[in-house]
Amino acid sequence: MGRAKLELKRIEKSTNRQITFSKRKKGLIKKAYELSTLCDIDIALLMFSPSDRLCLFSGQTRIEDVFARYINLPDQERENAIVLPDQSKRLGIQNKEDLLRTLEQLKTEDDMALQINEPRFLSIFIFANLQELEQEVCRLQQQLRISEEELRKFEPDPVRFTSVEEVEACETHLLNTLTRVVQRRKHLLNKSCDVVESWRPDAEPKLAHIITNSAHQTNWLSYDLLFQGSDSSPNQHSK
Amino acid sequence: MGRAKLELKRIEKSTNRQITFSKRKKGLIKKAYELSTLCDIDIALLMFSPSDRLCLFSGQTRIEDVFARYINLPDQERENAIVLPDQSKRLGIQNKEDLLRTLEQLKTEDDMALQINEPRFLSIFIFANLQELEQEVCRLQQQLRISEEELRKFEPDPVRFTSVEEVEACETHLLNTLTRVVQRRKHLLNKSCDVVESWRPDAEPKLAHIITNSAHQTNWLSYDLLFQGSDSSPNQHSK
DNA sequence: GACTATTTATAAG
DNA sequence: TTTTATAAATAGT
Repeated sequence: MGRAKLELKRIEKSTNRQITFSKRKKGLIKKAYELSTLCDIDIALLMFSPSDRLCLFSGQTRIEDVFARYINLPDQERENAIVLPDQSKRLGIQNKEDLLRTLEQLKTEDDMALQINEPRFLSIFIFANLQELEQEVCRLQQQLRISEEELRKFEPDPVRFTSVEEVEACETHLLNTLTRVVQRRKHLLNKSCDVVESWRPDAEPKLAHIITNSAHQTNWLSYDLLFQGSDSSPNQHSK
Repeated sequence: MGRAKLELKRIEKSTNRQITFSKRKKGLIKKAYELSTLCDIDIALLMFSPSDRLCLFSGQTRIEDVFARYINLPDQERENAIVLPDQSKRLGIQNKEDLLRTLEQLKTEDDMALQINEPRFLSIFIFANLQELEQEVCRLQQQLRISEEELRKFEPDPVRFTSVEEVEACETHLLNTLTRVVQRRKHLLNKSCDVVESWRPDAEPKLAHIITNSAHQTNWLSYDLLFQGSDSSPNQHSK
């Protein structure tokens, strides 16, 4: 319509293109509105202006809900619905399996930001993976909570203890663990003596040194006292 | 256009509605195609027929890619773009915060399958949250790794130690921690004696009992030896 | 689907 | 922006 019939190709003059966009956009939205009203249907219209401004229209149903309706359709229906003056341009991802493969591919790529702007990254795929991710987050949170609680039993910030009971529980826990570890040590030393002379002679003095330093700082716990009664005396291994 | 001007409201006769839809759909897609060609823009048009059949149109850019472009826009731009002949009908979710609230709501609902078909469950929300979720998973995994490594220093499966060095490192760690904890204990006991007689007299025997049991089992570590040199002897508090 | 009177959209000024 | 000649869409048949 108009004084002249214009050719169906890109308008090269930027100003004219902008003007035509404004006029036709208005017309298109009006038509979309009329169609949605007259026929009582869901419709979503989404465009980017020549200056990349987003323009949206939807009727009675919110645009996101129209998208959701689209996304929840079986793959086959989505594929069948494609209406194109230019069908040849449509290639690539057509179903969920493809999308999941694409995800795996994307996962190995470096820049997450790039993926977001990557056209292969489709909303349908995102949907399929959201639940999994949410569950993973819950699972990890739970595990972390347990782990940190366990850790608190061992290495609490000592200043945070406010009752003697707490300190005592912690001491008990530490002593029990130490017991097990020292037993294991004895076991290992016995074994290494029995089987082959494979243990390293500098290991023992190193530990002695560390613990002596520690005892020096605290002035109440000594290496010798702690290890008294051990049937594999450290001294028998010293250089 | 046409012989008569028709009223802008739902066409009640189902047949007429269907016919009008077919005609106007064709016109709308033609207009959308012309606009996308003349102005060289991205456009996506999505409708459901009165019989709920999906009809799509997109120009040079695939419809999913147009959606992706939409989804990746900042919230504000999406909000600004809303064009409506009927603004009053648009209520509810307008931004990410609303979407997150909606998620929380959905989370508490029973059937996850229902959510999938729930129109409120929007693709836009899903997309906005995917990145956050992925990052959260990474963060949690990292934290869990650290936490478990830390825990291993305290509560090792003693059988898994295969070298004396490992056992010694663990012993050192445990002793250092024990030192700090016992110091804290001393500090607490001193304080409670100085300020007010607020500490509970049964705390000490309880610990003694536990550790005695522990010592009995292991037969090499005794409570008294460990605490020799402490300036607040446990005995001064026993019942 | 095709026809056509009429309304509507819009290109150019 | 508004106008207007003309092209295009479409309601009823």
